[in-house]
Amino acid sequence: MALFDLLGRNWAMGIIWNLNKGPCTFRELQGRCEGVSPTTLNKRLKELTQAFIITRNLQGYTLTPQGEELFGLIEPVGKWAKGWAGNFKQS
Amino acid sequence: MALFDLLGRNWAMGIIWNLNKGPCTFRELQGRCEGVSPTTLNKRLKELTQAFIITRNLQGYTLTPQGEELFGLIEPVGKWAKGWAGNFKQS
DNA sequence: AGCTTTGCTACAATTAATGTATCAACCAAC
DNA sequence: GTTGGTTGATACATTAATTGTAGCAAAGCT
Repeated sequence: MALFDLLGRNWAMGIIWNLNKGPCTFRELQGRCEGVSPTTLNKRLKELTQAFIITRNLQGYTLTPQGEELFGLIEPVGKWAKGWAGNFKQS
Repeated sequence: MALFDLLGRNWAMGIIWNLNKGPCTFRELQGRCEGVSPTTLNKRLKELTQAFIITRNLQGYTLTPQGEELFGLIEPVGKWAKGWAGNFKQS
């Protein structure tokens, strides 16, 4: 349930989602997550780093092996969301 | 990405998780999600209902077929979290 | 009528997120 | 060595979300 708390914070999943496209710098990540404020981004990055889901190396921020595992689980949710978004608009 | 926004709200995934154990009433759901305030619970329930993920019938709140699909995707994340929680404590 | 349970709302207080501006460190070019 | 650019990050005030306590109206039972 602690994971749901961590992921259930603004932008947490968006960051994981965008980081899987490849390692990138703080500012590039800011660009990928359109609309995130540096304050929040920095907070999320610290939290996710402490949780061993992301890490930082010469190429910038990147997913740890654990983070990639987690992405593998989140990915289907993202795919399912596309079909769901269609139904949602019909309301 | 809209789904990540919806699920990325406090307690959204916890509600889905707990509702899968079976339909239940508002107050029972409040008990299952230990620590949620009625204000937030009600807001999440409205949001998730509008998103056709949960619904309400004679037995109380319950997952729609779509909600059950979604739970099927979230479930592995919850299972993975158990192993992850172990690593996390070693820090 | 009295009592309980249910779903839900009011309200004030706390906490989190946003947006803009900016900082210090680094690195290259000149 | 100093100008300029980029980077990761922080300060600060404003706005939005969450919490916690209390309580309401409706329904059902006795």
